[in-house]
Amino acid sequence: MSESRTVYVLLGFLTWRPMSGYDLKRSIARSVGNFWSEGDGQIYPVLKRMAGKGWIASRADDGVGGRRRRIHEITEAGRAVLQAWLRAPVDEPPPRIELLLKLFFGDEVAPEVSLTHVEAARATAIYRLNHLQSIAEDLRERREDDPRAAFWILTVDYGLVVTEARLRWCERAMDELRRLHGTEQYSRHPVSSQETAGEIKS
Amino acid sequence: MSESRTVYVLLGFLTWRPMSGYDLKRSIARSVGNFWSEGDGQIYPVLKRMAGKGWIASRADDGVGGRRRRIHEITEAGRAVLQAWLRAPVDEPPPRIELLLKLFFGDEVAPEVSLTHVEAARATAIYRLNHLQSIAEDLRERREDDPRAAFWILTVDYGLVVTEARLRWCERAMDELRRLHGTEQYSRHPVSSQETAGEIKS
DNA sequence: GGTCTCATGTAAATAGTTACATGATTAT
DNA sequence: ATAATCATGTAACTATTTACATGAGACC
Repeated sequence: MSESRTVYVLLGFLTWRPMSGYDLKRSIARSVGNFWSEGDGQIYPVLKRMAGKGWIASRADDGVGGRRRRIHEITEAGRAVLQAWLRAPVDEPPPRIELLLKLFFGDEVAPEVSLTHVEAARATAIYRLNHLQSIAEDLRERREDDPRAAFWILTVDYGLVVTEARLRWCERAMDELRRLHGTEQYSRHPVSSQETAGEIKS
Repeated sequence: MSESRTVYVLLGFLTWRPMSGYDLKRSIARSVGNFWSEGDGQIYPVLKRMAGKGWIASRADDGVGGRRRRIHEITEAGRAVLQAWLRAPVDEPPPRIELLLKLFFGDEVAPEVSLTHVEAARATAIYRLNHLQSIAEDLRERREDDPRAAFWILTVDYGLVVTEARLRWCERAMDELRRLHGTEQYSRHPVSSQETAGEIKS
């Protein structure tokens, strides 16, 4: 249970078909990239550990062109490990949202700083929404072919719903920050020196 | 820039007033607990490092009753470090949502398993909403007393907006999973043996 | 007398990130 | 040619979690 979550993503994808480390890397980035990621330097060592435990069988495949690659195949033991994890209650670490932390201490800096952060978050959300929408369309088409698509759509929907919410919050927060900036005449963090000749220093 | 984010939370709270490690621990849990957390074993070593760099001044305070404690005070250098971080663009690591990962591979287990996970997420969201709402009320009352409250409210609003969205998604997802369960006659992962006498094994 | 909160720390292990290092093949 | 993609790995570092360890004072 205390195993790295990396193990389970890898096992999950290996239920689809045997793959190389590189295949896994790409699969992760393409399919679950919106809510999961693995660094390059993580996958290969973990695969080795998994082979050592007998959860996957790895064989060299000096294939057609001569490119050497290792193909990893899930074993029965591996499938059991994956399923045990899938059945276990979700155990998420407490979230860490850096944007909110910076905003929380927003009084320490000029209001423009917070505004800029939220604007950037808004831009990211818009980009993300577009991206997710195109994925959702693709998946809805493949729904009849593949029974797994229903699950995949659920994860994309989550992204859509939450990202929309975040976008709405960004816009409300931007209004609020602009309002704050306007009314705060005795700002501790002035924009220009002219406006704040009589400022109060913290 | 590559400093642990722990440093910045601590510096942030020390701008409020000088505090002990224990005070900081509680402050973090109480005020930013909804979007940030620090483990016990993290705070004291980091405080030591910060003192070494001159970002805080630490003094022993063998106070009234005899309970020994160390009081940490932010220095000018520390304030500069905090402000530089606050001004720097938000740099969030890619998210890792375990719930979605389990759902993504939901086809590997019985539909009830996924349903249970989403139900648990729904319960958490409801609990969280209530909690956030009570915090929001408190803060709105303190809004006029403390100019910082406006920023704090923004962070609570984020929680409210996003948690509401998550809750809506949970309910939609539960409908969908129940629908899936009903229609999937040839389920790979049957519930009871009677219903699935003619099952197809994966 | 017992339990809760205050209070500070260490040790060990794991996880994760970033950068480095290498080299073949394919497409332009 | 040269750039992009395929392909596998190591090294070093940093962060973080979990568990342990201790003890005093306050409250019931």
